[in-house]
Amino acid sequence: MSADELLSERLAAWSAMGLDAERCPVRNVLDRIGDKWSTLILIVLAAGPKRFSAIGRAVPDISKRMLTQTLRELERDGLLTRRVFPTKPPSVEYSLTALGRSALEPMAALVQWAERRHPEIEAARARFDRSAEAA
Amino acid sequence: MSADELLSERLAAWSAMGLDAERCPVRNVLDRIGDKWSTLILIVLAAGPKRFSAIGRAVPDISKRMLTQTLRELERDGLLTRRVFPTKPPSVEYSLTALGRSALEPMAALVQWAERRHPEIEAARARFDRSAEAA
DNA sequence: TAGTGCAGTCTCTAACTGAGACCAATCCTC
DNA sequence: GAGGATTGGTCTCAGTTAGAGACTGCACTA
Repeated sequence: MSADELLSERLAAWSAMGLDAERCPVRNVLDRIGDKWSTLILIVLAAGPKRFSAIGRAVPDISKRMLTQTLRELERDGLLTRRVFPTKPPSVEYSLTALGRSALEPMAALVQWAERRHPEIEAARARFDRSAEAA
Repeated sequence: MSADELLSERLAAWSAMGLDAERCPVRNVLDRIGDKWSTLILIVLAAGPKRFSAIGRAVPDISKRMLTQTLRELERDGLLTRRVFPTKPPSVEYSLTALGRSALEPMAALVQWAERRHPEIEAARARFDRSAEAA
């Protein structure tokens, strides 16, 4: 059996045991780190601890509202820690936990895939749009 | 330099060159396959080609609307193909392309991470909620 | 004859997201 | 000492998006 078949089999097993939310760890975790901003924030924090507004600047088009919300959820999931320094103006530092760092590896694999396959995907999109336009 | 530092550096490089949408392949691709349903559909199709409603049954709580939409976008990105058999009632088969199959590997890594770390994440959530409740 | 499955589309409503105002306190500039 | 900026948020309001469910047309089945 090829590595490919093995992979398919494992994925099939996961899908067979039910992908319904709650019960399934795959869903449960992917819904979280698979959203629009979480991955980006984790990547930004890979370089080291950063303060609230530094993260905001690093992820250009995130709103304060979404930044706060996403950071809270990542903190809740134990992927990062929040440390408040009682200075004035306040200073809050976010840094990855060991768990958060452990997420970087698979995420980097995905990002690498994205980078490598980006041209193919762009080409496919162009093809698709051209033939849709023709119709 | 450790593998960890190397990783951080690479991720930092990506974030440094600007994560703003459009330009950045990371954003561009991650926004796509990182949404709620795409990953799940790809996983379901890993086992082999499936018809529209078979996919719907495999991903329990997806609506027809979202299923159609997500399949269209995955087709547009060249990750899967759609083949219509002109029978009555109509039969439509979706199957992964080579590009789609190539995405399974990094995704499987992420899914494995999710599976392995799920207990830790659950524990972190419980801790967080308990201390939030106390306050 | 009513019901079921097929692959969708359409509409309406509920949920979520994003933009931007606002907060108190402190520092810097003029 | 007035005005502006920075700090890490919260709040509200509009706009976008997702989900639930009805509807389609045709064939098969009970």
